[in-house]
This record gives sequence, structure tokens and C-alpha cells, in this order.
Amino acid sequence: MKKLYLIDGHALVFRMYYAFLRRPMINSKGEDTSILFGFTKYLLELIAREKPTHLAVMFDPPGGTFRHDLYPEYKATRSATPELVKAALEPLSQIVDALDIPVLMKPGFEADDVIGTVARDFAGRGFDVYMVTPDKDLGQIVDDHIFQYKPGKGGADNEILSKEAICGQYGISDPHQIIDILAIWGDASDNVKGVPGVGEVGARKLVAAYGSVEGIEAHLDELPPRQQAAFREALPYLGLSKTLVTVKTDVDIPVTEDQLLLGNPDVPRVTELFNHYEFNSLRGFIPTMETAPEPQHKSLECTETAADTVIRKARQEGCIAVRLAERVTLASGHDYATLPFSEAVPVLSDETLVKCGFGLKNTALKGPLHDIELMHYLLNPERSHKLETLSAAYLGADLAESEADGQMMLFDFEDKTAGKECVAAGLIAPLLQKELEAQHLWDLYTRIEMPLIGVLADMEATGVRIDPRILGDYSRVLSKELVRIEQEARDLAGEPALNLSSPKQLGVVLYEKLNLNPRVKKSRNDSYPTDEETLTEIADRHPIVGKILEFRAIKKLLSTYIDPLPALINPATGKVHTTFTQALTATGRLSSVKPNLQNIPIRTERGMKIREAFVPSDPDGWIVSADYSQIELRLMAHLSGDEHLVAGFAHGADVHRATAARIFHIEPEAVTAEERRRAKVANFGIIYGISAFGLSQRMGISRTEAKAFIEEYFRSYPGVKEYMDRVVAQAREKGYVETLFGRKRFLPDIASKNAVARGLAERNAINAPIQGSAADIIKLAMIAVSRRLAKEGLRSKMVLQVHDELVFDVVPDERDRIVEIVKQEMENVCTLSVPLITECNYGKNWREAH
DNA sequence: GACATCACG
DNA sequence: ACGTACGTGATGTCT
Repeated sequence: MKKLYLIDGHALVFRMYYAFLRRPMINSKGEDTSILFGFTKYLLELIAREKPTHLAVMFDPPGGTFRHDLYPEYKATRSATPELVKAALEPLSQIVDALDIPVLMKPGFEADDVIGTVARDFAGRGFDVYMVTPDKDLGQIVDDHIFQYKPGKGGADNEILSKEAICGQYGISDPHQIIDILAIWGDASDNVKGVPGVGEVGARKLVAAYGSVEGIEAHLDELPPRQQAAFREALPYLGLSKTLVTVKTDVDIPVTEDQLLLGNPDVPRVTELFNHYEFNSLRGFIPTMETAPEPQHKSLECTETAADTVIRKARQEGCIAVRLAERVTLASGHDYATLPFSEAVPVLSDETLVKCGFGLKNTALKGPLHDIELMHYLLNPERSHKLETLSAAYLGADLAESEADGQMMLFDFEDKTAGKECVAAGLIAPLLQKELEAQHLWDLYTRIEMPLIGVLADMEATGVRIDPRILGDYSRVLSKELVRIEQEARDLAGEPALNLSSPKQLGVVLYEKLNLNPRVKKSRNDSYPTDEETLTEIADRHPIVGKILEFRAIKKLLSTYIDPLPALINPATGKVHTTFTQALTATGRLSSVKPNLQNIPIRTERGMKIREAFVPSDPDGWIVSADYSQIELRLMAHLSGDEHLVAGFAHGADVHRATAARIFHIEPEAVTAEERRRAKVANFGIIYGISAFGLSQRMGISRTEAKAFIEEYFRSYPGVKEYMDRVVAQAREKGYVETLFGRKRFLPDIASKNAVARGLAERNAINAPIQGSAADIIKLAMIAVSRRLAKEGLRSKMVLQVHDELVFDVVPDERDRIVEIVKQEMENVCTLSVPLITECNYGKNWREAH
């Protein structure tokens, strides 16, 4: 369904003027941004919430209207427009323009008339039309496909008035009758005269009873004497009043559907305007803009040119656009050339040239890389960084659109597509650089993300050796065990065909056949809960539950790790090569895919065996593993500055024990294992933005107890509590939080009226700086270690990163040197108010290295 | 393609 | 009255 929203611009401006009158918003330049902010926020929230397909804003044009010609006193009693409102109009039109929202105005007509006309027009074209206005006048236009969308007062919910709602409200049968009501009632603000002595209630009753002014006129004698007299007196001008309050629906203003299509904001300009006015909390909306439906785009201009020409031009500029595929495309400005990889190598490895492009993680590339995917990721990690999106947002150009008119040959077409993509990346890169600089993210880019690209490229290319024999043997062992358990479970259930992998079938057997847990069905989809937590609870009621849990555990290991991994060994290298995604997570962590080598089991004995298959590439070599000890809790100590938490780390003590001692008011030596366990759970909770519910779940205590526990924690570590409050306040104020190195995460939901969404945003505000700073630190360590290995000419390789751990494939004689270097580089990557400790171990496989 | 489940930090 | 600890990816079922 096509949905058109028509915004009554002036009404909204006035609404915002009054809303901020008592507490205006002033930016650091001294400008009153109240109206601009309120209006823009309302607009963006409307778009995010209602997802219109089409949208326009109507303003009253300067000068008089046809109503003034008909009736010179029209609106004559109005006081002068407030200066603040006047002053807001021009900057507002800039913002609306940057957002690519069309403004409709017609000299001689009010915004209402244009709204009425366009509403009728588009309702006739199959649209649902929403007139966004608090004014009752436009109610007369409402019909089956035209609605009045009434902004709520003081942050209340918006109200959608349908034909039925309008009629019900006024006691009429047709919204048109609002014209009669208004004419009789009169409109003091517009200086439209009504019947003296008759107000809203009287007008409503009369129109309800007689249908219209004309109907009343025909039955005047039925009215009470006073009203009769007043009406007779008013009759001569009531016709004019009706005309004045009638919204025009025939204004000559041709509008096409395409004109009103929700557009593509000019993101750099919007960002600039938001920066200028300091609309920090609105930045989170920019992603919505980029995912807006695509309007018609201009296509991207690009010309195929000789490679020499492109390279010569690029060298003059110090910058070249690169696209790596089977062949290499190079571009400078709008010119591009495609050439074989071997011929492009001198350019790719030229350290004096800046290489711009999309996804530049390739070992052939050396020197400065301006990877637009990664650059955009830093601007807002939770947005889409697809090349198409970036092109649309930054160039207003459609990459998918083909210029081919059917005559173009296939090969040319491929080159042309590559050329366009390459040219686009080259043009976008400097725009992103400017934005990164403006948001103080350029340092983060050049110091961390950019140098990491090559490090990851090397790690992926190196790969990790996995011994398929170990996994094959283990597969046979576990498969047998699995078959046995499955059979036992089926026997216990008396269901020979039971599929133990089907939660649905399992639910029926457990709860309907065996009646193990009469708990009500989950309402969401009528399914029974069969997750591990639930099953563990009921495990003592029937032996089948244990079998199911065991089946699940083994099945998971087999189907996710043991069986697929050997098939992923690259025959050319004999190793498994994961892909590290650098522009994905909300917090700045890496992720690992195809396969995911960041979730190899370790917590159970069966799972740990899988790590025995991760071996050095030299049979006499070593696996070295180095992990940061308690890095996130250390960061909480550093960021919060809490003296007791900092002290807990200062002497290399067991931090969970120290925590237990503080919250239970005992000596560290007196802490029991159970007390330490609880303190550990609480410490984890703190990092995640603790909630009483969450803690109670994980600790197996009541919510009340959990609440008291948290309060005691905060009493023990008041600085931690202050940090949490501070960072949430910062998120509310600025719209984002940041890490130690300035990485940002935007939290648009921090001010949400939805308590669940807001709660999540608040926990994100607490967690993101911690998880993200840890990510920054290990990335810096990876860069430092990698440089050191190169500098010292070592042959051992860094092969994996698992968030707080680095794994190395070490040649036989470098073992002790690697342990020493890695520890040193990791621990000295930055200075915190607590020591940064690395635990470093080696072994003949990944398991032994722990 | 959504959902449930479970592997990791 | 709601529905919750943060961040990920892969697999299997079922629609």
C-alpha cells in the first residue's frame, strides 16, 4: 500500500515554538535551535515509525491568499508572527531540502488548500493519505482513504482520525459538515465570524440536527427564540464564512507520484547541518535515511580510458581507486581501466599511493588504504555499508542501473560495472574522510582500522592447520555414541520415529505424552520450551531428558565442528582459511565466518578435544596462545576510575575473590568457592549493564535478592555506579557513547518511550565502551605484534583472534621468542590505570596452549 | 526465511 | 504490565 504523508509545516513550527518556549534549546554558537530541532525530530520519528512511501511538507506562501481578497479582515486579528518562528523558516527549509523532502507551496493559497488538493488527488490514485496537522479544519477532507494524523501534545501519542472517528467526534454523518460547524462556530484566530452566542457545542448540535447551514435556515422557526434572532442576523455573512473555512481541493498544482517519493537524503549535507545545529541525538536517524526506498537516480558517469592514463593521473593526485576481482580495475576521477592482476601489482604495492576502494582486504595491497566500507563502518557501525547504499547516499548515483541499451557486449558490460563501482568508491572516499575528520574518527581509522586491514589479510591468507585425522577419528567415536543415545531416547519415549533434533516433536513427547512439565505453552507460537535451561530443571523427572541433553551436545559438536571442518581445508594450502569481517559488529569487535573460528568449543571435555586438531603447520612447531586476563573488567576499572576496583587489580590479586570480599564484608582468605562464583557472575553482569532480572536468572536467586545484591555491589564500588549513570547520561545527551579510542556507537533508542527498547539502549551504553575498548586494544596489539614479527624477520605467524586471545602458528626454534614478544607487545599497547596482563602459553595443539 | 538452539568471548 | 544481562555465527526444523 502506498502511503502519503502531508505535513502541515506552519502548524508544526508553531507547535514546536510553544513546546520549547519555556525551555529553549540553544547550541554552543548561541543559536536558538528549538524549532529546528523539534520539527526535524518529529519528521524523522514520523518517517521511522510510519514508514511512508511518499511525503511532502506544505508551507503557507508569503503574501496574501484568495481569502484576503474575498474578506480583507481575514486573519486581521492575528498578532505578529514571533521572531523565532520567522527566523526558523529559512534554516528549516535547508534541513528539509537536505533530507530530500519536497516542499509544496502555491501563491494565493494556504497550506491547507494545497494539502486538501493533493490529498484528494492522491487518494484518487490509490494512496492512503495522512494529513499531519493538529488543526481541526482539515478534518473536512477526511474520507475512507484520507486520515488526519494528529500530533500528540507534550510527547503523547499521535492520533489517527478516520472518517468514523471524525464523525463520531462531531456527531455528524459526513466530515464535510465540519465546514458548517466551523462557519457557525466561527474562528477567532482567523477572524472568521460565526453566529454570536453559538459555540462549538451549539454548532455541533445544530448541524447534527439539520445537516447544514442551509438546513438550519430552512427550519429556523424550530430554534429557540434567542438563537433564531442571532442566526437571522448572521445569515448575510454565513455564506462567506463557509467559503472562508472551506478547504480548497482544486488548487492548480500538478504533482506527480515521483515528486513525492520518499527521497534520498544528502547525507553529507544533513550531517553538516546536524553538526552545525548540534543535533547529536538525531544522528542515529541517519541510517533510516540511507535505507529509504530508492528513488530514481542519476547514473554514474564514467569513461573507460587507457590504464597508463589512469595511473599517470592517479600519481599526480597521489590517490587511485582500486577494485580487485579476477582482473583489477583502477580509476582516477571518472576514468577507469581494467587490467590483469600481474600488470597492476606495481600500483597495488606502491606505498606512496593512497588506494581507495570497497573491501580492500588483500595481501597484494600495501601502504595507505581508504576502504570506504570500513570508513563508513566507523561513522555508524550499525548501518549498511553496501556499495550500492553508499553510492546512493553519497553520490545520488544508482550502481545497479545499467546503461546497456542491449547492444553492449557482455564483456564490456562487466568491465563497465566494475568501472562504475571503482569510480564510485574513488569519489566516495574523500567525502567519507571529511566526515570522519569532522567526527574525530580519522585517528581511529588511520591508527587502528586501516593498518589492521593488511594484518587480517595476512592471517586469512596464512590460515590455520587442522589435522583431519584427529577430527575423523573423533567423528567415528561420537557418531557411534550419538546413535546409541538416540536409540535409548526413542526407546524411553516409546517413539521409534522420534526426531531428537526437532524441538516440536520433543515438546509433544515431553509435555503431552510424558507430562513432565505442565507449564503452559509459550504464547508466541504455541511451542513448548525445550532449551537447555528448561530441560536441566526437569532432568530428574525422567531419564529421557538427560539423553536429550547428551544428544544435543554431541550433535552440536559433530554437525557444527567435527564434520564440516575437514571439508573446509583448502587443498592448495592444506589449511583452513576463515574470513574476518571487520565492518560488522556494533561494538568494534571482529567476527569470523566460513568457518567461524571464534566459537570453537572449550567449555566441556568433549568440546575441548576439537582443539587438539588445531596444530602447528610444522610438525615440530608450536601453537602459542596469548589472552588478555579480565580485559573487560579491567576496562571497567579504568573507565569508571572506581578506586576499589582499580585497587583490586593493582596487586595482581584474584579480582573475583576481591569482589566477594568487598560485597560480603569478609577477608579475601575467608571467601568460599560459592561466594567467589557469585562475585564472578556479578562482575560479568556489571560489564553487561546489570539488571536485577538478569542477575537473578544467572545466580538462581529471586529478583528481590538480586536487587539487594546489586545495591550492595554499588555500595562496594560507588565509582562503578557513577560510571554507569554518567555513560547513560552521555548517551542521552549526545546520542552516542564512545570507546577509549573514540569509536562510537549510536543509541537512538536511549530516549524511547518503550521501556524495553530504552533498557536495552541503556545497557548498550554501559557495555559498548567496554567491549569496544577491548576490541580497540587487541586490534592495536595485533598491529604491533605483526610489525614486530616483520621487523625481526620471524617466520612464525599470527593465525587467529578470538576477541581477547591471539593464536600463533610457531616454528620450532621461535617458541620462547614469540612468547616473549607477544606478551610484551600486548601488554604495552596502551597504559591504563590498571595493569594489562597477558597470559601466554604454548603446546602441540590449541588445547595444550591453554 | 524465521525460529530455536547452542558454540564462543 | 511489560520483558530484560553484552557481542557474535552455524545448524537444523519447519513454514
